[in-house]
Amino acid sequence: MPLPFSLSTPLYRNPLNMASGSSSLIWFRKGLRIHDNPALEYASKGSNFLYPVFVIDPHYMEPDPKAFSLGSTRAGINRIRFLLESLVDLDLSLKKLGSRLLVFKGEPSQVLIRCLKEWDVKKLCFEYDTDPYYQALDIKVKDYASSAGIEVFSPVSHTLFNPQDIIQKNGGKPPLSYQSFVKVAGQPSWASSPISTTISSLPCVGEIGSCEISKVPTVEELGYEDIEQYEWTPFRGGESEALKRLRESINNKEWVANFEKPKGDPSAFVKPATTVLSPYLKFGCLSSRYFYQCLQDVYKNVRKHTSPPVSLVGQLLWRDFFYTVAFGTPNFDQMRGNRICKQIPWNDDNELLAAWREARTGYPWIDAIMVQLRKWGWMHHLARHCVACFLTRGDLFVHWEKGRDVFERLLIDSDWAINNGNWLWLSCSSFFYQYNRIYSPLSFGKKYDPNGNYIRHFLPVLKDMPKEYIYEPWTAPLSVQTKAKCIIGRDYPKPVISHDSASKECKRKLAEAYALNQKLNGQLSEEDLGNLKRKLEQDQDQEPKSRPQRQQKLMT
DNA sequence: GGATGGTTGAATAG
DNA sequence: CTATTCAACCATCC
Repeated sequence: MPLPFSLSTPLYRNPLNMASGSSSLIWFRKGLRIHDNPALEYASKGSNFLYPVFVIDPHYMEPDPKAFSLGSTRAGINRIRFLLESLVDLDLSLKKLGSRLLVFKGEPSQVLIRCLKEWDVKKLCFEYDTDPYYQALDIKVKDYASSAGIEVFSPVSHTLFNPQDIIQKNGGKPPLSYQSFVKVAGQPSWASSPISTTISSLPCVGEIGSCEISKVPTVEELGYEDIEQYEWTPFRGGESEALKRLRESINNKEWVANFEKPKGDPSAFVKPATTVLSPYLKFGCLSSRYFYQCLQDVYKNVRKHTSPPVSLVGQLLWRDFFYTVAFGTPNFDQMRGNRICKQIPWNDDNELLAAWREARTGYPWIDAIMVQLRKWGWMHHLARHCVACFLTRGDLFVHWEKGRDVFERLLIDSDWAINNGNWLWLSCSSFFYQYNRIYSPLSFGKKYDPNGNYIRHFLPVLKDMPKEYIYEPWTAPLSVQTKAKCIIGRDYPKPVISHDSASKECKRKLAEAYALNQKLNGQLSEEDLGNLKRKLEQDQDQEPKSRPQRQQKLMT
């Protein structure tokens, strides 16, 4: 499929057009792309001046020394850099079309309103966003715009479907299973419709006035120091990179046609088993509609291909599913007050949480995945399942909201709807309820990677451990540990819990919590939860055999 | 109320 | 490598 835009056309400004006329403002948030960007197209159509604006929210971008990893209050440094790279790329593409990106700093709605006042804008255009952060922001901006008589155009173009439409079609509530979602959604008619225009030039930027604009800052300019030795994610941000990556995936028609998500290898890291387009979809460097149409093109030209939910198109539908449920569910990102979330008395063990977060649970498969998260900001979907299950219902019984926070910060593709949806899923709090199916921190990784190459790469301290012991190094005889230059308890921690007993405990707790949820029809008060928590702890003390063995804590 | 389906578990038998 | 068993969940549909 040809690119629906061209970056090669030189710019000719027509001075006659500059004499007077209408100004538009395109406000970039996600949707950091030129191709298939309805808000950008509408903003540029019939306008003499176009102001392309991005506002840097300090909460999202500026260093927060109190955070548990390098980064801001809301984002780890890898995602911040990915965003900056995406902005640089966007600015470059805009320049090729005769425009440029205007970058501001501050509270976004205040900045926007000031711009609108200053520039006499007639049309304000921005991609509709279902995330609560933007929902709150957009109300303020829209309120001002309508009071000032400014036209607002805010199309849904981040997803294949409009979540609002699907919720309406389903009687006001979002469908809660994938199958019912697909049934209600029907054919993606908008996503199948032709991607209209080829943008060959854009209206020039109008007078800036007294507004303070800057270039896209570097991470250093944002105030990050001592970053030379930081191990950065291998994935670079931006639309150009997204389209290059898309092309590489699409070119392998056989691979696209045979793609089955659950069969992918989570331990593949030299060449990941998936497209790794998620960070580009998250920031809208890649249009989900364009991706969808490219996939349809491949399917047309092969004899047979896989189908949703496991196919690549299926992955896009899952994305829409989570966007829809998240949009239609109040308090989607928490347990309390969340209609679809099981009320479970998770523990509040900060030591276990820290061991998980800092890759020192003593289970190499789990710790290697957490190192990949820290360094790459990306792991395979099934690897995410393993560590999420381990933290919550599988072993540590820590609240899923805590794990969600860690993912939200460190993933370069972290997406509010999808991240929360998957944590609800993996913790058996919603969507999925088979809590006796627990990912083994030993055998699950072993079946893909018996030699432990993934572990050796991300946990080099274990690189010389024989493969017989690499998934459970505490069982290696001391002579073997010595030879591998890795003494368990000194160079690499002992397990924080015993998987066998901990997972049994988790199943027992979940069974009781489920029973109470059923009895009370999901309406558990804080008191009910507290009582259940106490009861579960008492039962645990009365059955010392089944208590998870807290072993000696980590290296000092 | 019973049948059915649910993206992706583990252990075991053939 | 595939099918069965394990133990048995929830939500939905009829």
